[in-house]
Amino acid sequence: MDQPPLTRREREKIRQRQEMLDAALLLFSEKGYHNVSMQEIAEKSEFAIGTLYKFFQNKEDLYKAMVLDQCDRFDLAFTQALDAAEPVTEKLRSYIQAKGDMFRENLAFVRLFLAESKGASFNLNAGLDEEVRARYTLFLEKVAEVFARGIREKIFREIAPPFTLAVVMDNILDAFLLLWLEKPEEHPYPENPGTILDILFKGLLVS
Amino acid sequence: MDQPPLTRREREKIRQRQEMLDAALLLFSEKGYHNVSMQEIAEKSEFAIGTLYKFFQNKEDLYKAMVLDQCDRFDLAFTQALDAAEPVTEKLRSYIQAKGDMFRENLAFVRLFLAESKGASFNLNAGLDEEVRARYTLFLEKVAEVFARGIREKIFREIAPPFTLAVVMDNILDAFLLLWLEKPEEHPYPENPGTILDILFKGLLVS
Amino acid sequence: MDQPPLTRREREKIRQRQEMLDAALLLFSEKGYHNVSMQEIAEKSEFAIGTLYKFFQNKEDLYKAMVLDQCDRFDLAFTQALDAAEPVTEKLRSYIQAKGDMFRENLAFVRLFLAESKGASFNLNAGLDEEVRARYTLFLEKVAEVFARGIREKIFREIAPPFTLAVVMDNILDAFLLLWLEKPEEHPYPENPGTILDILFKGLLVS
Amino acid sequence: MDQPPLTRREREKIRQRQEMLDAALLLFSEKGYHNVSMQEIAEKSEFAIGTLYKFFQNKEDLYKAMVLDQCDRFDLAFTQALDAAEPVTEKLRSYIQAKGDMFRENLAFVRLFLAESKGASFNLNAGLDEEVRARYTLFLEKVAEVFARGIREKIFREIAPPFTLAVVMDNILDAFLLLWLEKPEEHPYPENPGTILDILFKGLLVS
DNA sequence: GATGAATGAGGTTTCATTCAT
DNA sequence: AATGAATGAAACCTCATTCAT
Repeated sequence: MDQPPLTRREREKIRQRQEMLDAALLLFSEKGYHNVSMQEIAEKSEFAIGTLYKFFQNKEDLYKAMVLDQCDRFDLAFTQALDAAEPVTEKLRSYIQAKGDMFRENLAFVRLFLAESKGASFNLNAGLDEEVRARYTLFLEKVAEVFARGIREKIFREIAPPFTLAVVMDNILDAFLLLWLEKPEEHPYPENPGTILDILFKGLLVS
Repeated sequence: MDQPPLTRREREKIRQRQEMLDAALLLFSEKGYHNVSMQEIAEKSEFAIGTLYKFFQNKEDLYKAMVLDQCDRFDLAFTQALDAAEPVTEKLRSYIQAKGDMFRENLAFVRLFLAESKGASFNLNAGLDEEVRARYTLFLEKVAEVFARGIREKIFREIAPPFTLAVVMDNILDAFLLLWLEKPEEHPYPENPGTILDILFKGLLVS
Repeated sequence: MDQPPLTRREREKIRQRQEMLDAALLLFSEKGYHNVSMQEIAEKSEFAIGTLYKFFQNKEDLYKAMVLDQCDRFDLAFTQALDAAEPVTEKLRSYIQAKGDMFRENLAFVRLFLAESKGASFNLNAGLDEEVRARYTLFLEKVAEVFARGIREKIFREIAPPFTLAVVMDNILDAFLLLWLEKPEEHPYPENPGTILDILFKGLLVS
Repeated sequence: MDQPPLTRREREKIRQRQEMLDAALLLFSEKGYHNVSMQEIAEKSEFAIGTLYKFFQNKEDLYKAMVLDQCDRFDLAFTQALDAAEPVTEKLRSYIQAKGDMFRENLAFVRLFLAESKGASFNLNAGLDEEVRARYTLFLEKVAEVFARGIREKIFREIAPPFTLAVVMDNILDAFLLLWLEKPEEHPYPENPGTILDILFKGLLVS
């Protein structure tokens, strides 16, 4: 866990790689995997094509790295949101807020992410979608653990298995976020899902 | 609204068009928009490429027509499910059942549909996704009307606007269907969502 | 063996294919496999690149087809030369003449052929060289059969196995043809190898 | 001709250059000019790419140097074989033996050499093949000198010009070595060419 | 002096679309 | 009206060579 002493060369490499990923993020999010050429990514990131291929084996590899990189960012933000508050009810509120913020700030990528995780991803041969879904499941288990703790601590009633509760809550949030995405004024977030979650929680909360 | 008298020629055309759409459905569902060539569709549908272009302006047009054609099928099936039962509680149960059946029977297309409706569809320039989402919203309004009737008939309490209830229910169903899709034995449908819906309905049902 | 009735379409296809092979022959013979681009072949043959790929799976396939096509031409010419004359001594003289003619008229391809058959061909993964060598061996067996017949007919003495005699004679011819290739006036063909072959034949001829 | 006093630095340079040539030999012999990258040669020789370019102007230059380096080795070995024995008949026997040994021990390079010397070499723009053939001719003249001496010493009869005899003998050897290369057990060397050479020599030897 | 990261021209191949038959 | 051969733009990717460190 002690910091590895990075040479200037290594730090430079990491920075370059990140610049490539950033360019790829913008372009793929905007236009989709098949509508972005390596040429475009090279231009946007201001590297030569050959240099991209020094960092990533091929286009697919670059795409995967970019998606997983973003997943890490989301995972980190959400996990921090869950950890930052107490008690469990506040953890959930904190997560809901964070999810709204990330959606708002990363709209283009969220669309791409949903296509990968909910729909079929035909972008790649090897299953990026599976990797993405696996990570998502892993995260849902963190949320489930919050519900589980709430039940152990007698704050929630056990009306359903914790993982089920996590799936349900998250999908309701997604639904409202999609509505908000299309008509923000008609479907305010997080006010709107609040109503429904209140019902769920009313059922959940002891007394 | 009275049926126009179709000539044999016209009927023949409609049949040919449908054969093209069927071939397109199979191929696009299996491999995705960008991994299917017009050549393949021509072969599978047993028409010449030129003939495809007589019926559809371009590949994009054919894809859109296929997707909307399937949306019609789904819409019809779900609307019939809603209409076929009484009272409102049975209507919902009927819809839930129908949704499960359609998922099971049209797995490949459902994945493609979810990518179009939930995620960003980068397949086409012009917004097929918008059209698909508009239709989906239209359908959700039919479900909302069931909730509205239930409220008017004092069967449901008005714990949230009917449309909100529709959105919530449908997304919960989707969530469970996705779980079922991945591990059918761990996440049986429609047994599993039942639990959650029961809670919602418990809140909903008057006394 | 009855002629298949070729449609106009089919005849046209064969003609086009031959034009492609002819362009490929000129370019590959002049510059070698790796120094010719599909673009060049397309331009020289006056077809679009895509059209080349309708006839040949890839560049390698086109190259192989061209080489084997030429091998067929050479095999035909030499076999006819062997068949056209009698007795066996005249058959050999006829072949020697034909070989000289083919070398003179197909200089560029001969160089390419020798690289494939004598040297290592690194042009292709799969062994074109093996196929070429196998065909060459098959042809040498025809020459060997001439020697064998000469021995059976008591015209030649059996100073060595017929196949060995064929190998030796053909390589001597190649050697003199290569000399002639470089300095035609210093090394006239077929006069020059004549001397040596006379010695061989002197040993061979009975009495 | 007196040895220049080499500094340690100069000796080091020569050693490095040889290591590069050795790596190049292995790779080019195995995969051919166009299928070996400078990157690979750099890795195999354990120098940086830039260092290769300090020693050789470009890839072509490196290839040529390697081929000519090997030619030197072959030339040296064969010349020594010719010099080591007496009288002329033993010189030839010694050469035949040496040629077989070199073939056996340098199989990969021999293939490459034959492609360069017999066939057209399309590897390079400028004529390496010409240089190689010129050297080969020079060597053949050494063999021819053996025949000439044999004639002068009345050991051989002058049935053909000495150079012609050299060409013929060497090509017969090549032919048998190629046969041996493909099916060693069917075509033993040098036993097999012996038969034919005996005939030639029988004509050659005085009484 | 040695290094190897960066470059980008140029290679092969695919496929949506057209149009003469 | 139906066909499918022909097109060629544009995609991905490699690798010889340079030059700042």
